[in-house]
Amino acid sequence: MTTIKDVAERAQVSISTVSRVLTGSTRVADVKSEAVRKAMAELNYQPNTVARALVGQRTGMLGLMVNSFADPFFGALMSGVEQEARLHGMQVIATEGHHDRERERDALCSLLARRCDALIIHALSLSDTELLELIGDNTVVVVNRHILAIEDRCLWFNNFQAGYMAAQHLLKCGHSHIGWIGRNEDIPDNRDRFAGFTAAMAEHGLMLDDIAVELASGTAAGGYQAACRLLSKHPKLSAIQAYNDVMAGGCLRALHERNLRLPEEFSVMGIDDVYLSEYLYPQLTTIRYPIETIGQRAVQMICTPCDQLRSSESCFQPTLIERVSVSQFSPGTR
Amino acid sequence: MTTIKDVAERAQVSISTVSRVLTGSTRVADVKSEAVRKAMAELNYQPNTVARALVGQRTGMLGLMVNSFADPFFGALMSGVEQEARLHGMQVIATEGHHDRERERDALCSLLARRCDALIIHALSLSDTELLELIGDNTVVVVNRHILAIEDRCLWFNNFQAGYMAAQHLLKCGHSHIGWIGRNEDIPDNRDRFAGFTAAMAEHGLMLDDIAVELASGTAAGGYQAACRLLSKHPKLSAIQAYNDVMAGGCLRALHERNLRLPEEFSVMGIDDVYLSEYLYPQLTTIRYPIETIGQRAVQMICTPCDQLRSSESCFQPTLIERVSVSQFSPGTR
DNA sequence: GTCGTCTTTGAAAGCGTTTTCAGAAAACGT
DNA sequence: ACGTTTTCTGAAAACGCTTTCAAAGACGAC
Repeated sequence: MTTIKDVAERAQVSISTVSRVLTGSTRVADVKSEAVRKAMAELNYQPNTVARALVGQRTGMLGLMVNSFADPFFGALMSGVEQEARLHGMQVIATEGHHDRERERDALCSLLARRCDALIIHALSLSDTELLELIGDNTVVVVNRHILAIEDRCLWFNNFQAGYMAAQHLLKCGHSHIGWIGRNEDIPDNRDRFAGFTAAMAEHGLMLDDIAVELASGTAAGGYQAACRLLSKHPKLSAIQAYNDVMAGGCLRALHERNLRLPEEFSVMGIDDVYLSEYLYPQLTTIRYPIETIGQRAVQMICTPCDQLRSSESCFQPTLIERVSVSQFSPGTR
Repeated sequence: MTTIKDVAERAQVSISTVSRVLTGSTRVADVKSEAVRKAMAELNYQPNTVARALVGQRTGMLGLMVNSFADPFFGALMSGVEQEARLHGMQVIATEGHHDRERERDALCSLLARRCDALIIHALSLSDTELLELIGDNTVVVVNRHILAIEDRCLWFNNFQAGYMAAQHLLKCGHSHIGWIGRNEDIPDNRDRFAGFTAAMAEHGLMLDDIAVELASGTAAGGYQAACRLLSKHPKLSAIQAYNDVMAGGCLRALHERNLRLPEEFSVMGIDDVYLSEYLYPQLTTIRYPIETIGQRAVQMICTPCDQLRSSESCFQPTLIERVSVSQFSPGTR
């Protein structure tokens, strides 16, 4: 690799001068600056980012921890982050947490040891205290989580409202026998979405005891199993709301297997609006979680000086995405 | 941040000694080594990776360029890479190429400037020559591409065989009127898969002129459009083979809209076996592209000393994944 | 011609490590 | 007790860059 020294020699100047034309920090005589530029081109010189990072005390790297790269939800998050990061000349360095306390801890430490200028964290398994302890006084943005102690460095989603809106939509369509398919892990997202769901139901006089609920793992397979149980126990159901799109996908399979015409005979509603939901049949009506936008915002929070950052809400609001999987309920169809 | 100097002071030794217990390169007296360890713990010291990289001439970073983070195919690749990288104590730093020459070039340069120890590259838009010029004599593994000049640093997929196997499977199931949905961009993958497809058809006496073909963009929407055209032009079709799972997903939508019972009345076959294909209805029968494994292998090629690497094939072979979307064709069903 | 003020430049220090080198201390053999 | 080897340690150089500092010229004013 050619170094600044090689360039200096070739251009017949000191390395200080080369550095100066590189950074543009000080005026350099036109003759010399030209010579340096020429030498750099001829040697195909690329400044060593590592050395720069060491002296400059900033690496230009943005650490990102997500649950899993293969999950479409996180794919969208990562895309948002990378796009915005590139705009600010930063490089994304990414790790997977895998919903495991040890892995999350390791991943975070590794990012920290690399001296990332800032971290964007989606942690599922670490407790608030552990997380706070690990991040110390590093610059971080925590996404999809609301930690009071660092509220101003958090970006989260109104899961309650999402659950509420989803139920409202089904109710507005005339459904009154609506089942809930949730996760069996006790995570806040699940709790809040379900709370929103029951709140909407309560407004329509439907109490918790009336609501059909099945829990399973947050996968397509889980959605499928939960739907099967729900359908056999509650024949009067005309609609199901799932914890997320992925589970809704599994749910649809269960319905197809029963040869129900969708959405005429049965409606299904998801939450998240991941990539996947457009591929499902029927295309999934869902609640949008603007995760890509959140990724972009996270980077902006990090890269934009506070005073320029027009402060907007930290809590992102859901929006209804009407596709095909939910239709008006005409009593007697089933 | 606490530095090695702080630790040395606290432990009453020189920085050399601290460094030695850190790397374990030389024996250190038990008393001192204990003192150092104690000081490190008390100060919560974490060695600065940047400084280490500068002096050690290796960063422990693995540059990865893919087309898009949001695409499930690349999600799987990235997961494979990250898992294996972690095993070897390397950090993944990732960029998107976005199927754009400029972006790919920038992304690669950026990775190179960061002095990654090695690069794993999935480039779509750069020509072989450009690519070779950019990578220079850096350590790289090129995935999903076969460049003769650096054949031993490439890992690719037998696309011809994939297309061939897919067609064979449909033919074996009794289908004889099979349509092809391909990409309108002239990329090698598409060419090879189609060649395999036609080869299998030819073995059954079906010549190119007999084959119904529609091209579109390689998205779900593209698959949908192509399928619509195909179905209206060729009413005798009983099966469609798509370039990949994503297009097959769009294709399924077109068939559902025509109220065909799947797979009884119509069969669809994909290629890739991405995440998505299990969610489709009916679950997609497809050809597996072991992209996650390829990601792992790429890292192994980089991190394992040549002599230990039990040399296996650079060309990965497809396997048939039988799910639901293809069934035996009984003439007269349609 | 001398002095002060700018402008431009190179030398050198420093960023946090690893590693080489040589010296000090301990251990050993005779 | 003495020389020789071995073990352990700190000083210092190096990695490739940025930045401070001070010196050297250039220039105008008197």
